[in-house]
Amino acid sequence: MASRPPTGSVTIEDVAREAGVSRAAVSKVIRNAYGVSPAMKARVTEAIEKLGYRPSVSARGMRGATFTVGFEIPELTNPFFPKLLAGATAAMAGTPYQLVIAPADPEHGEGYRAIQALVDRQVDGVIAVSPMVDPEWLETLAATVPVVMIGRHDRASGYDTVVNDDEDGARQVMRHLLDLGHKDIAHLTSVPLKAAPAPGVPQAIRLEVYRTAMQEAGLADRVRVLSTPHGVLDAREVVLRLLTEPDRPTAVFACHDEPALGVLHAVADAGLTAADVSVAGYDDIEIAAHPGISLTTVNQDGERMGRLAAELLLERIAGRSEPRHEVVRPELVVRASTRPPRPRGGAARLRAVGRT
Amino acid sequence: MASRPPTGSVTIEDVAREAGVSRAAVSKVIRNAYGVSPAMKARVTEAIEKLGYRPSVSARGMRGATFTVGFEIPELTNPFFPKLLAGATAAMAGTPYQLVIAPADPEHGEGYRAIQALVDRQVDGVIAVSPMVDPEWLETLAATVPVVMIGRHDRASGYDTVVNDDEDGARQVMRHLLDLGHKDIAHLTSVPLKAAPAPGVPQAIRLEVYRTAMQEAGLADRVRVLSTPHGVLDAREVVLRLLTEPDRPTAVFACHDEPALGVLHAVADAGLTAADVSVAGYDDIEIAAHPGISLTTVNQDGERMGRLAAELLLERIAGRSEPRHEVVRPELVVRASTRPPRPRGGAARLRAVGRT
DNA sequence: TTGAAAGCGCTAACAG
DNA sequence: CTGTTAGCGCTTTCAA
Repeated sequence: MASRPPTGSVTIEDVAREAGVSRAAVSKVIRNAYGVSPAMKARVTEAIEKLGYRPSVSARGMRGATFTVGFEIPELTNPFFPKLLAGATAAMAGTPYQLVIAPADPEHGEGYRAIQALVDRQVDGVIAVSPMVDPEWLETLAATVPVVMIGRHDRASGYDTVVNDDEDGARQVMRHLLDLGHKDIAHLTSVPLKAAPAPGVPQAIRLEVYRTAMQEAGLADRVRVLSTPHGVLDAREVVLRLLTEPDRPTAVFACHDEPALGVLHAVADAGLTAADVSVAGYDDIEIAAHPGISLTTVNQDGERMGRLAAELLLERIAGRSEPRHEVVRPELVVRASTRPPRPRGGAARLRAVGRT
Repeated sequence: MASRPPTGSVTIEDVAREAGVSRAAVSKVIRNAYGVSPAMKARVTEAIEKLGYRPSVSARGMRGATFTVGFEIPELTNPFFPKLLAGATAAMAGTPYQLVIAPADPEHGEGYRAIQALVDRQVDGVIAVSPMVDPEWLETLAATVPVVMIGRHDRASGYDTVVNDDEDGARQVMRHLLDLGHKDIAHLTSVPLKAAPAPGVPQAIRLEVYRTAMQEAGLADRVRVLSTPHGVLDAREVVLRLLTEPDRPTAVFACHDEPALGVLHAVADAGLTAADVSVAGYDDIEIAAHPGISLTTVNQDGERMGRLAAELLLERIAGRSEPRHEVVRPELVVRASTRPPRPRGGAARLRAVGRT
């Protein structure tokens, strides 16, 4: 509840005067520092209460901690991120730390700006979800402030990482689709195909797994990768084009649930159903379980990841300096969007050439 | 791009020394203040560049502005809020202000804590989406820092408000359902029914409109209100119970899209379809347009509201003090989740009237 | 156990 | 146009 709105003008000085003690004494009380008599503590607390005093975080930040943890996220619209935030919030509850979120401007750069902004604001630690920022830059940053990165597979020396085992997760998807009998499986990725392959990026890993799985299944010639760096709407359009081609795939594995929703949309646009085209995603966002969507996907337990990240960060703030690297196990969730492929008429015969 | 990671230790003093000028001179340069020769500006800029200097927001906050705008949101999971944030972010781009988001702890209180936390951190202004916080508390707060509230219908004197015309929007929904021929319309609200009616709250207004619309249509005895303050899962369960009763409603108007999704889920759980139970929501979240959901709802243009809020706040920060009250016009979006009621029992003849 | 005093990095008068 | 100076509210030695 609101005990009293902040007046914004009560300083530690006022409290000290009111309580008849020194500023230092008040400071000690509010920090629970060592060396305060119960009597003084009581008087100070009363004065604080009476005056509605709130310590200025800015002033504190100049000497010590701000009790603020910054969380940078790349985009607000993807429903997976709130899971991370919820986990982090939960882990932070009960600590004196306040979580603030800085959204990266999706247009401009990889979140450098947002992370900067957080650091400029003297946060005591940073959690970030920027798969593409330069590791070196991060190392230098981490030398200044505790950092935990979510969704990076590179092993860092100065900061912690929390990732989902993307290789495992993607393999589970591919195995599932192959087991169902699919051979024409396309992959939808957000990784730009012409750019240099970024090694530690989850989507790049999922792409790689897709490629190798296809190869191992003797389907190297059926590999089809679509790249839609520009978001979900794009995914829908790109896939719609694909689906109206005569040799459309029987299954699409999307690197995220969001584009997977776009794929499902495209499937509907094309007048098809899950019986015609199976769709799998990755993330297990809330809506995936809805009967109207029913998307087969991989649960990477974002809440747990967020919680872990926050815990690691608090440890770092408390002094740990050895890097830690937490890997969360993903779990395939099979729903109605993936089914065995339906044998096609004439087209199936044409295809038979390449098969045993 | 990252010009250079923040070192965290370069102060204005260092820059002054490097450039061979005074601290004040550097201060003026970074603030674009009046009275700096181009020559000095160049030298200072160079020194800043070279040293990778970043002004400490905390230190700045002690004297003046932090160039930070705080945005408090009640929950992260509701996909409507990202729209607000996107709008605000867009409006803020190009200004020197940075947006930081403070999520309210859904368990504890109405966002007082989060707003407090923001103010403690010396933000230059606050945008908040807390329909229930005490207006008086807000007025006192607004005396200290510029405030814009989103989704409040009360007219304030010290702060601005941005709302959607909930009365209009809810009326559009009710008219639509009634026009379709529905008589047994239930309403699902997040307003606790036993508590004192909170006047300015959007959901309370929608509830009121529902009641009056039913009355005006001569359906006062068909009024059925379900309250699910505890979230979406709840909505699904509560509605499922309702739908399995013998005299189930033919339509449900939910106060938000999120619970509406729960209703759709319940409809499916009960083995029913949109032909059996029409569902309408409010917000027009992204997924509502998906063919698997296809939810009739009211678009309240969250992006525009967010943008407006940010603009109003910037105006306030710039000095305006007369309160402003912006009302955004809502727009009904009819989708497949609402259809004419199917005549029950013997009267199957009316069936032909309905379209596909 | 308590208090006095010296800054933290910056801005904003005010002098030069 | 430029520099000097006095704080902003807090923490933190260091004495008392």
